[in-house]
Amino acid sequence: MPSLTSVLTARFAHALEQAFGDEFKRRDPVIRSSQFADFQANVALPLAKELKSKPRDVATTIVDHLDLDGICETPEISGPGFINLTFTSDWLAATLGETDGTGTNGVDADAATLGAAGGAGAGGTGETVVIDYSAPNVAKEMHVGHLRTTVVGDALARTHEFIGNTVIRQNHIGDWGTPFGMLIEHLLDVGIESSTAAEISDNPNAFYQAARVKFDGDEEFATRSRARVVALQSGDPATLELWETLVGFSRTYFNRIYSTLDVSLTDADLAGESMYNDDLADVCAELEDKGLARISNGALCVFPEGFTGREGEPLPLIIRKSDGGYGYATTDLAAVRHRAKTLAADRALYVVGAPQALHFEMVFSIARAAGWLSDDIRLEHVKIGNVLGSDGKILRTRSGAPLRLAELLDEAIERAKVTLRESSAEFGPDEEDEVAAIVGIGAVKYADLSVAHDTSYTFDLDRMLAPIGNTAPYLQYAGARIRSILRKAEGSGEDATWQEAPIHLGEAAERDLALAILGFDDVVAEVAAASQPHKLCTYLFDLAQSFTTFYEQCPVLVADTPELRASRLRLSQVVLETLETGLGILGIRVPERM
RNA sequence: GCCCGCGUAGCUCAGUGGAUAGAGCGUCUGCCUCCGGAGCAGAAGGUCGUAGGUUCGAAUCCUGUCGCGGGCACCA
Repeated sequence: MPSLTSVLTARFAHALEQAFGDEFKRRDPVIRSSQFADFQANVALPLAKELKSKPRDVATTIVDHLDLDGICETPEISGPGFINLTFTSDWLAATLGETDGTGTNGVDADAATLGAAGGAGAGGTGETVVIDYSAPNVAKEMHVGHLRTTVVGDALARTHEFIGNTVIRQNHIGDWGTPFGMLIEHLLDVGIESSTAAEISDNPNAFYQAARVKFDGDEEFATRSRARVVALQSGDPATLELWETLVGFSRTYFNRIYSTLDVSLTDADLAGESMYNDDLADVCAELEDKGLARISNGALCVFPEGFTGREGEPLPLIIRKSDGGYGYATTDLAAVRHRAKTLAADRALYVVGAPQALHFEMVFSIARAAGWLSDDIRLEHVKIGNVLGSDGKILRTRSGAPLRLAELLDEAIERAKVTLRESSAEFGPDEEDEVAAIVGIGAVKYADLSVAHDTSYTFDLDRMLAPIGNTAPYLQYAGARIRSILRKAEGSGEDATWQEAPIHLGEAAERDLALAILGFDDVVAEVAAASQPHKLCTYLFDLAQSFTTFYEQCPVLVADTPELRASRLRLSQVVLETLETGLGILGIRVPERM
């Protein structure tokens, strides 16, 4: 289905060319949603100044050349020179009728597969998009910060796949560096086969803390640990094997969390810090050769232009420490080079916490100075804001410890189960657990996604799980209710040919609903362009509200005529598909009933 | 100290230089013999932190200022 604004933009391009000449063909017609019409075009106002003419005269000239026959009612010029555009109900109905005519997106289609089926229509740009997200640390617990980068990154990955881009997921896990000396030594101390070691794949915090305590308090242990880091980085086979064991435990842990979260990351997406170990010396050498790096206070540093520190002095990015070791800056430089050159990214998204903004600015700046980036590659730090507790501070447990993600997710599922008890739906034996997981996890993910990614937000399970308001359960409920209607339609024994029937948009609520549905492609394109999944959330919430209004005002199964019943059933079905596809892009499922 | 971000309804948050700044929650008022009331319709609630500037037009862009958060050399 065509996007509404692309239809209008094409017509305006033609009108602008006819009215003012070829150079105005590509002018943005500034089409915005309007409270006075379906859309308004604001292009006449900025154009008037340029043409030294009156805005309303410019608008009139544009309208005179605007051909919207069969698409819109006659455009109206109002205010200082706005062009108000209202689609004809017939065009909306016909356009909507084309969307599911092929029957490929059946009612029972799995939301996860709809992306591939619907992708072609959404105007993919054919780009290769590298997306760095999640990035938990080996032998450490994931926390709510990881939750948010994981959920937002996954939604962006699905969005780009949906519009036909090639997505390369990069899970930049923390699987290298100085902590691994103490972790490996602690692993040897407790025994590789011990239950303490196995606990890393379940609850890594205890293991990590124990190693930390020993490292801080036991000089002999600390010495062994430092030696172990050297052995690891020099590629000692026995040490590497121990390291592999540790990473393996954590991989099990990550995958269990990802599975619970219904996140699309797999082992194939792992691209941790260790992957760049062999590139670090080369990155340093290359930057030195290019005259970008120099020794300062014993460390090899790059001083990118335009960055200053506390006293106004040039700010370094340390790429080789004075002890000869490498930090994460060098790893990130190796990663950006890899993504630009080897992975041939057109666009690379770094879905990482907002506090790292300065770090990535410096890394990107150096990558550009080093000549690793083509002119048109886009590197973007998708800044993730902090998740706060009700006290306005970084979310922690009452005792001050970091919150265990696994426990948090379990609690969300448990509480979803409690609210489902009040549901009128009747579940099979295993179905209730399954639906509780879909609703509980969906609620947590939606809460992460529905606010702008770069602002911090307050974590509140009660609000996310509420069946009303801008929440996943509300949207899922709307979907489940449509499914219920369609099931009844299937089982009623009445004329089942409604799926082929034409759509009529007689009532205002029907027309509003149709317009809402057709706004989908514009929103998805916007989400991909600006990396803003929360706009899809807002859209889906509006869509669900439009549906409930329609449902309240327009009888579906008990409509006055068979034609009306068929039309409204189709409308409902398209809403369900749109809801499912949209939530699917966000990584959220719609249960059969709830 | 310097740099970055944020201050929008009681609360949580949207808002692409465009018309009368929106939504949800909460509060209040209506609506169940009716396809799933986990719903719908409506009301009240705002000097968009503050003072200037830019222009036909500013919550949005610029400058100052106040408040909050974050960052600023060998952790990631």
